[in-house]
Amino acid sequence: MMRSKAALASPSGAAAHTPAQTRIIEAALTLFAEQGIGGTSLQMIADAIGVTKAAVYHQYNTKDEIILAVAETVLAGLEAAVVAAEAERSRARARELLVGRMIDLAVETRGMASVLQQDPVMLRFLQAHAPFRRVMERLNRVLMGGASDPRARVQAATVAAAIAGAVIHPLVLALDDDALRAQLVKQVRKLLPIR
Amino acid sequence: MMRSKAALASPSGAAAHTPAQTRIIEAALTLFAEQGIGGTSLQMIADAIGVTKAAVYHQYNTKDEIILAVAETVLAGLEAAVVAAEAERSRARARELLVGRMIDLAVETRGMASVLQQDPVMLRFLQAHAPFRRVMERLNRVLMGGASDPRARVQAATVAAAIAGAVIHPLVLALDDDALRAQLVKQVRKLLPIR
DNA sequence: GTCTATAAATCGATAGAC
DNA sequence: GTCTATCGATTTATAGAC
Repeated sequence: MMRSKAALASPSGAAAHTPAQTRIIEAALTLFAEQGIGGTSLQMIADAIGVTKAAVYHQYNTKDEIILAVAETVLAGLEAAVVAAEAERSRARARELLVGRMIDLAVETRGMASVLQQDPVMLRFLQAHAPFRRVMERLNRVLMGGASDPRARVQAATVAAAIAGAVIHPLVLALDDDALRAQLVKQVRKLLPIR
Repeated sequence: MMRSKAALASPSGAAAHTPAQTRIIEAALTLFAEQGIGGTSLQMIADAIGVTKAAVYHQYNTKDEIILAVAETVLAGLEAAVVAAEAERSRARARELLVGRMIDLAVETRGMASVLQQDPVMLRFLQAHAPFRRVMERLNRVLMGGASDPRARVQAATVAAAIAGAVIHPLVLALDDDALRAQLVKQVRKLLPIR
């Protein structure tokens, strides 16, 4: 039997979306990546979908709710990766699995990861909302592999930044997804402890 | 004899600044890092300095001119590093010197590097203005060390992204500059070919 | 160099018809 | 679910006094 839509909601609180809501979230995420969150207006989102602002407001009452819905969507993929990683037997295997999934997600939707990790508006959002903060904390814990000293902190920060930032770098714009993923795996592997 | 102010202008076109212009640029850079370029208004910049919008407009006729001046300021430091690197005898030494300077600049003004490399508005600005684009191209050429294949591209992108992104990562927020710089040097060194 | 005052456009957001 | 129409606040930008 298929599970109900509600049962698919992620632990971090992602709600089920109507088709109209899905269109808004996808358009918003694209615009956030291209223009920044602060540089994206509701009019731009409405125009991208081909409706009026009022139609957008019927789905989400404020711009913050749209940012929230986008954050939930993007974090849902990451959270699934964290959950899978935490189920691994060793910390090394957990980190390896997580980093691999992070690379996949970043390459699949270039710009998505950078919105989540680097847009200043989103960074404040993640700090302000406890469920999001907890997901990021769990992700960071896996990345740091049990340690929390400066070395582990900078290593985890470097890995996360390298993945999110490399996929939007002008130098890799022309690379196809497979080539980018393959090279990115090699580079990021250098940052992780040798096994 | 001291050189005239004009002679200090960088090859990329950075102009001399009056004290009023310097205040605007510094306030703008801070706000760009905190709020994103798209999320920063001229009113915010004026408020941060303690003057009115009209006073800001007397120095720069449009918001784009302010962005331009900020880009020039930030790029001036990077360009000096590129020039110094290009004067080195070997490509390996050039890259080593450049990466070291990039880390220093990123740590000294955390968030500055991310504005330059990751804010979508700034990225479009760098592509649109040839002098800026040329500086970034020279920087990328040194980073890639003579090659331009996918491996070299992703490696350079990863190094640049790791530096710019790591310094604003929540995990390193509490680290002092010296600890951050020391660890960052170690991590980024892993990404470069072994000598 | 800075101010007050203002114009014109756009912003986030709401009311009410269909 | 989408529309037209509108509100008040804020935005970029200018004019003119000091």
